Amino acid sequence: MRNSQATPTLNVGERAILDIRVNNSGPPSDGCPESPGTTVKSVATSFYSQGMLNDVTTTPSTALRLYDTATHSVTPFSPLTPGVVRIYVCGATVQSSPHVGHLRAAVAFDVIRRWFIKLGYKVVFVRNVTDIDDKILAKAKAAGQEWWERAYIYEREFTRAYDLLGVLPPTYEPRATGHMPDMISLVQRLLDRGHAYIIPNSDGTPSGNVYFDVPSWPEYGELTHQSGGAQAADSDAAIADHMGPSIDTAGNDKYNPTDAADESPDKHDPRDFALWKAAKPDEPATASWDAPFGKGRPGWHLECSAMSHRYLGDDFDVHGGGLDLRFPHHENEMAQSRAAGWGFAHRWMHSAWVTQHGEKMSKSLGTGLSVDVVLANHSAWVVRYALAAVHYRSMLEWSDQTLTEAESAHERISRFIEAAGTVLGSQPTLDEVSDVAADDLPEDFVAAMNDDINVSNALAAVFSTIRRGNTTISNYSDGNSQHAAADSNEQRQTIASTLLQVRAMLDVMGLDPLNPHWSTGSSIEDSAAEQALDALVSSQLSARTQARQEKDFATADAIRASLSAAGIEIEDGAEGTTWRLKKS
RNA sequence: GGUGGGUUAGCCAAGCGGUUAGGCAGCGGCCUGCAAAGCCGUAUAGAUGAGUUCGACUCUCAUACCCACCUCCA
Repeated sequence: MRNSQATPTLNVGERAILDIRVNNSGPPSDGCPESPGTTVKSVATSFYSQGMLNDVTTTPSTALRLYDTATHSVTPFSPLTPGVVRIYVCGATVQSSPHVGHLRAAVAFDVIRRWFIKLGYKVVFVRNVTDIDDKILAKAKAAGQEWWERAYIYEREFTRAYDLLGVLPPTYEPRATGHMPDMISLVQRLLDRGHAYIIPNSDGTPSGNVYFDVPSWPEYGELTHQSGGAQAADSDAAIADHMGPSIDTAGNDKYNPTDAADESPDKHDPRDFALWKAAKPDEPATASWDAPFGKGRPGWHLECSAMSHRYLGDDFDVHGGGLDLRFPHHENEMAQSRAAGWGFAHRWMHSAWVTQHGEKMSKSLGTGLSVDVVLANHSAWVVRYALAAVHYRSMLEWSDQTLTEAESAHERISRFIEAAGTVLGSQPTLDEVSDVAADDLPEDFVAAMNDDINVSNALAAVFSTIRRGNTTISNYSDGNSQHAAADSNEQRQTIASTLLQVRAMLDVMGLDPLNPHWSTGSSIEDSAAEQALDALVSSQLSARTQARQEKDFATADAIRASLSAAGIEIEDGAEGTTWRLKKS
């Protein structure tokens, strides 16, 4: 597909793969793409809407406040353009399979994005794919692959993993290789402005190596306040020891190439970093692009500056990524974008690690932590819960217990939702769930989310609401026949609004258990099997009910035991006996 | 060496200068024929040492330990 210059317009939530390996030419688009059409949702007048939406005079008690890495403080958020939030999040370098840590970052920013949406913002969410870099080239070469072949393989793995975990597709998902003209023009712009320099060949022609001139940009360091460069660190062996071994030199992931361009003695200042790297004889010719300053390929930091500018403009609201990207990646991005004359990101948000035994996962990365292995043993919902339940700036310790607790949470949450649905005879529709406004959610929940996305407190609000809901259900069931109809209706209404709130809160975290996303794709065969099983179990249960009525508990218990042995557990409730497959 | 983060009960994990976080596990109770689920109750928590204060887990200072970034990293 030959991609034109036109910026595609898509609704938030739709996926735009900017499939462009060809050079697309033309000036960067300015500003934000056209506003998506408002989806007209059916005006719900069901049961679930009554009483919930009747107007609430209370205004949100606190406005959204978010942490900013640059200022180390939580500050009130206000978008540059009213009603719109523009976010750029650094995506994966598609050089190998995703692991749990990658998913954590994706889920963290997905929850943040969903909260913006719930607050009524239109969100333009850009997450790039870095599909050309030193490691991709080196690993592809070692594996006998074309570099783009490798990039596509792993890009698809990442996409699949994101999808499985219910991470909303980005509004735009640009690939680095599709934006060479933007990158080249950015380098040129920096050269023109005196913030970059070209290393010449001995004959005076441009070599293709272009560096950012850090001393020309006095604000350098404003994000992380670090002053050292690669050379500074290298000069002190004790520091290297202190830093410990890199995963790439210790594990099987042994390709950690150092590009000569990064350590070039030609650099004017050790802090200077490559904007453009000259083509090398040992790299594929396909991995370089013509440029006025010499054939080559972009430096890593340059890519994000160019892509964020194309889709989000000179200024945008939030730049996100993993904590490890703060330095040098984000510091350098910020320096070059601002030196180019752009306002760039007005807020920086970074998600913390997944750890094992207290240490950053990548160091101890083993097969057990690959996404495939984790998902083979746990449902996607459970994995997402485990990743989403901890504040995005806190380290998340990944262990069997983490998953076990997530399983328990699933039980508790889904039991309530099922029970409420059973009492009421129906569930809210997905539209009814997503239509619940932030103002109609429990205040505790709203306050927690507004407090820099405090998911721990938000979940506390969810569980408290569930507890109240369970109490109401149990009162309703107990008193079903004795209460006045009006009383009973009021209880049903309470249960309905509680159910709707619980599902809406969970939906903000991407964890509504009834979202069809989580259904395990039941085939016709499956549902036939389900019906057959239900018929068999039901006949057993009616025999047992009969026995219980006759006080023949021995028989009743024997039936329960045999079902249990078959992996079916039963519960005697007010509404009768229900069954479910045991958790294995 | 530079920069930043952390240390909360058996475990995970929050807010808060004095009022129940929440979850998991445990214990007691209610309910149930018995279970299960649910509900109620239940924890001598706040790394250590000083200081500020009527009062500190929460503020200040110091100490110890842990982690991360400064090289590719979510």
